[in-house]
Amino acid sequence: MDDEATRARQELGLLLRRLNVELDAVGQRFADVHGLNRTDVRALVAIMDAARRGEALTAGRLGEAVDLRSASVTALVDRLERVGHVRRVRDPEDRRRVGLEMSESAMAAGAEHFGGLARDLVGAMEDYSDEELAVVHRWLEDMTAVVTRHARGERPPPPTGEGRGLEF
Amino acid sequence: MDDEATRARQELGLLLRRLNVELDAVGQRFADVHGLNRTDVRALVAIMDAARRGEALTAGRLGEAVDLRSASVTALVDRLERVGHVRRVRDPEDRRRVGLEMSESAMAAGAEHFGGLARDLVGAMEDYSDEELAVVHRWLEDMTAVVTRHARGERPPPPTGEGRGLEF
DNA sequence: TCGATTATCTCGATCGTCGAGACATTATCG
DNA sequence: CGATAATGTCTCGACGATCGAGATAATCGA
Repeated sequence: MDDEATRARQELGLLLRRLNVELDAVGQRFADVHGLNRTDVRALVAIMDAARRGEALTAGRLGEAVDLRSASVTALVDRLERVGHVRRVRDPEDRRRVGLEMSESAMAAGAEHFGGLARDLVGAMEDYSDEELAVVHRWLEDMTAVVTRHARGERPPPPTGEGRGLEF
Repeated sequence: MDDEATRARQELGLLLRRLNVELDAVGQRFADVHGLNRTDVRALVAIMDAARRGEALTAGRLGEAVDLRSASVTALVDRLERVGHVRRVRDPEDRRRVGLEMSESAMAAGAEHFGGLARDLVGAMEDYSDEELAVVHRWLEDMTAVVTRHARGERPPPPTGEGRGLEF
């Protein structure tokens, strides 16, 4: 691979980094608008994602999702409950557990903010062909695989080519 | 656009979100490994980016880059200087200003961590054709434009089609 | 030269996070 | 069935990152 080809690929990496920064800024903006901090936003997103899958998060599982200790989760849920974004619901089956339910207003605010972004992203993909989207899809999965390994600290990655055979 | 086509585009949005999470995790890992917090990492990245462009950041510009008040920047630079990652260098031209220079060890650590990721990303793009990479490039720029508008709170986006003409 | 401006730092207060441990509930086992 | 362990959450005290207000020092403009 010559220098020019490498440079083009490096530029995609830089573009990806820039996109990452802007995506983080979207979350930051939601936090600013609603008087929350980044952890609170991450927690609300986690609760909303769980709700979308039909399961109600417990305090403990939320702590795993956002990587906080139980003391911090208690403070976190206190904050969110104080402003009316979530409710604590003791589980009748196991009364040690505390389920978390998002309020309708918080649900609506999240859908408005992040749903609006999703809608606009889909809109911006309108003119892409199926083939083009398939390329992007494959690229995103490949990049995610690499990034995930780095995030887990698992260097080095497998030496490319997942069984395309025919080599030597 | 039928439902299936929309669904495929929504899935790309989800993939992008997942990739964003993993990219953040890479930064978090660097922070963990080196005993830093996320702000410190963002600051080091900002200083390194500036250095790559040949300019030395001042304390004030670093504060703009990572969105911190001057009091926090002082504490931030204190932390980084204490562990030997940056040096304060008073500007001889304007002796109010404090330039920031990264130490060689910090430079090397950053290059090792993030440079390694960049290298692996480029490696994972090896088998993509120029045409495929061009599609990805265009897609990344389009998505960045949408996300950036949301991050700035500038809804709604321009109604698609940048002068493809022929419509009415 | 002298006031206005700029760049950074100091100080005190606030808030998010944590470790240790308390408390209540449920599971396990003799 | 009763004692003990395991589990899930919460309370408390401490620490550290951030901030606003204001101090300090250097530069610029008239």
